[in-house]
Amino acid sequence: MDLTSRQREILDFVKEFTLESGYPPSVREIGRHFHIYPRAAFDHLKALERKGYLRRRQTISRGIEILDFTERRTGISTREVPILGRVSAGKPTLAVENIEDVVPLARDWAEGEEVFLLQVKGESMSPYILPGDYVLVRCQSSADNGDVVVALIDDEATVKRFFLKGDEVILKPDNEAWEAVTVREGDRGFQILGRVIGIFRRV
Amino acid sequence: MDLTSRQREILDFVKEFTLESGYPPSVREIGRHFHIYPRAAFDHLKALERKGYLRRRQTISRGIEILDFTERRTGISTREVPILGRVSAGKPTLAVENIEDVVPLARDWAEGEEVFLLQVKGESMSPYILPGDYVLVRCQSSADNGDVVVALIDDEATVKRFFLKGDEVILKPDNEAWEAVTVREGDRGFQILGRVIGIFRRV
DNA sequence: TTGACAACTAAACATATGTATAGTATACTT
DNA sequence: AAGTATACTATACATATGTTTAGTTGTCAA
Repeated sequence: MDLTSRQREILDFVKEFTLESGYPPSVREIGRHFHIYPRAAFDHLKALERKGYLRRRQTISRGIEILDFTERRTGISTREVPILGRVSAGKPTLAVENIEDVVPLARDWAEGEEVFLLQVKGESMSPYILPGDYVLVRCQSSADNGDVVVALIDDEATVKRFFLKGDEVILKPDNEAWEAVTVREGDRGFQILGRVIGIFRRV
Repeated sequence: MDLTSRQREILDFVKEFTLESGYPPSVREIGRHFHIYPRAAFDHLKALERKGYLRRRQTISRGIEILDFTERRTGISTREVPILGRVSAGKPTLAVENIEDVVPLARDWAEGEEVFLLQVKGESMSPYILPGDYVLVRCQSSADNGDVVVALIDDEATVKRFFLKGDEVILKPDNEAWEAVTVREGDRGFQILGRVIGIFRRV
């Protein structure tokens, strides 16, 4: 069952209102918006319910449940992700304890036990990651071949692509002008901080 | 300002109720759940508002907007940014009917009157933008030379780099294997929807 | 032509709901 | 000892709100 253009308008308004206010509109608020009587708005809601686009709770004020992206709202869908500092791919410096800022990110875009953001400096991962990009890192101490990881070598953090050959770990930059670094698993001073699970570029 | 255990209970109930019903609870519904009088529930809501956990709209039934964690602690508020499936022409305001999902983003990462997210298909902007990347678009009808824009050509949305020479608009892909498109400002069927202000890549 | 549906006006009804008034009791701070 | 915050009871009030009754107009298919 398809919607009429008017019903579409009403449904869109209900969605928009709910998204912005945190609660659904009343019958009269819908009416006021479209310059129609409460009864007309009421009829539209009943039509939208009959056609399966929303559920109504009778006699309950604002008792409208939109059957699509209702789950979103209520503000529990974000988590606070710290921006830890600047990583330079060539000449790295990083104070892990230093939280520069905190940014709210959608939970399903930042999954994992512990995650953080780093702003990348240097061209070593160009053009996949550009200087100034923020990489979202999920903390983990191992990685699969080809993963982009944040590794710590003698207190210096680098973003490189991870390859394991035998007991040798090769940290390879995407940019061919840069040199790969080879270390051994268990080398002291070497540690994988996490895997890059996202790249955010502000233009 | 911390919450008391009772206030925590009330807040949790409000969140849970809103999530399940699609609309916030009334004062009396809160009272009924905890076996307390409406006035007691009302006082709890006022306390929760005073401590910054929610916003109330006075005299409006169920006028509760839950504020998220980040908004309280850091003052950074989020906004719900829609992910558009298909981008349609015409309207200055984006059609809600094309919203596939909604994602909360930090306000200062998504500045602008109206913004939306679009998942990019195709290699035309590689390697700057890869297939599957989400571009964050600020709605505007003009652009500066070199800006990456989302343009609509005959009902089809494309992401290209914008150049204006005389009265000719050149939409140039970064990928040299793709061809540039040349149109005239004011050509019907051609419209700039907005400028790309961010790129989000989930790995 | 009839009947069903859409989209509305106009007024009225019943109650759901936010809020005020007026208290009580306990805990903690100054 | 006085003051403030928490957490309530009990009743009452004004209105916001869902809903009903009763109608009109226009469209479209049988």
